[in-house]
Amino acid sequence: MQQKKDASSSSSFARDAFAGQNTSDRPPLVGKEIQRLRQEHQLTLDELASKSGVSKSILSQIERDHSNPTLSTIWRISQALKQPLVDMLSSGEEKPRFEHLKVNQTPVVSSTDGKFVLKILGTLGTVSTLQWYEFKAEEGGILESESHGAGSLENVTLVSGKLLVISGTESRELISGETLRFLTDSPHRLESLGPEPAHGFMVNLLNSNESF
Amino acid sequence: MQQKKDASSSSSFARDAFAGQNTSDRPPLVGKEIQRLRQEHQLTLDELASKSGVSKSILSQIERDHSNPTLSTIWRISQALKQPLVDMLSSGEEKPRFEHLKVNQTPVVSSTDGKFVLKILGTLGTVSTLQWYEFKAEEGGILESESHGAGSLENVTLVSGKLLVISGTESRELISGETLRFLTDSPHRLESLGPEPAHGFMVNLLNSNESF
DNA sequence: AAATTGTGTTCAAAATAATGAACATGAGTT
DNA sequence: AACTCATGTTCATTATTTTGAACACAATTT
Repeated sequence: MQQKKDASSSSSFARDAFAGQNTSDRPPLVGKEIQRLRQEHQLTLDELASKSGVSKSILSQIERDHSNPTLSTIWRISQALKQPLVDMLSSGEEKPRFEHLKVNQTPVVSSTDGKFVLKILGTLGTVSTLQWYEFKAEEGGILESESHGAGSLENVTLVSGKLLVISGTESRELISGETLRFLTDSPHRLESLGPEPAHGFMVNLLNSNESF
Repeated sequence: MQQKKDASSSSSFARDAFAGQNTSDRPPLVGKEIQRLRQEHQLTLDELASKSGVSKSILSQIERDHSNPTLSTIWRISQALKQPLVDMLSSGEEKPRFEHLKVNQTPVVSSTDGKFVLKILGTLGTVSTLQWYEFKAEEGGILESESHGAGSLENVTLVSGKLLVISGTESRELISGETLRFLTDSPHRLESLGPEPAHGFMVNLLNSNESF
């Protein structure tokens, strides 16, 4: 509940609000992009306001980056402009050619007993959800998973070791060099049979509607 | 216009706040996705709060979709989780179906000198094509590729050895355990620097519109 | 069991985004 | 010029997000 004091009151968002921590990068400034799109569609602030259900006053401020819009607000605007929300946000963003993950930046998940280690190598969210992993498991290491939802697929390639895969009521045993693709619409588990550690890769596709 | 009456003040966002106009579609619910990422990184709310600079109370609410986050808030979270903001928002949005090609024969491709061997582990594709590989390359082994088309991505994880990646005019050197994601809209090459053989895993997304 | 620690949720207060009405400006008209 | 009309900006108020502290709960430790 504070000031709105001086004339230039609304101000200071673009300069201050984010100043806090990330000197290097800052959140996308969507103002210019929204304005561009609005003008492209030949809409006035009033018209866009009524189309989007967002008040024209806040539209005016957002376009000038004097306000820090809410997710729902940005989304309503993007709908009115028939622009995928995501495109709107990424408009000004730089697309680095390379994204280099150092060893310690790779998220790792292990089973409670530490015998099954899963490194999350990457994720792609837009199309459907895709994730890929590298795993290492000493003898007896187990990875238990719930269902990933109907139509989800898991693809396991074993580089070395021996691996038992159980999905639903069926199971298969994999040896070095083999690949198994199976549905994960029910709880499933991977178990290293040893004696040498199991090492391999896994690609998961979540919620795809496809079946075999 | 509206009250916030009853005690359970924080409440009601998911049900009411968006109720306004778009019956058909609604803004992306980022809660579950954020929670998933946080847990994947093995962070507690407190830890993510301090990393991101966003208070843990609001994190808790956002994860449960009880709050309608601000652009700057979402952005700070995405930074802390090293997740491209755009991917985070689009996570739940689209669900194009994948066509599944049965490729369980693991075809192998090698460079002419036989020093670079690529095993094709799997393929999925309709709208965009996805392929993943395992590769092994002795010192000096080279894999040359043409452009895969605008928007194509290549993700290389090196398990062992040393690898030089050149795409367009830029290059990076990968050591064991690192992952590199890069655009392949121009010719590119992978080269094993040795002395020990390079061994790794690669996931390619062709012709997607995906950006980082 | 009591105390401690770790983790997520809720509370009251403060900051700020969103609204509708009033205001400012400029381009046409009369 | 004075009058409209169209368009964007600012103002006062209201609605919500955000914060930090307090709380609840479970799991460990003493």
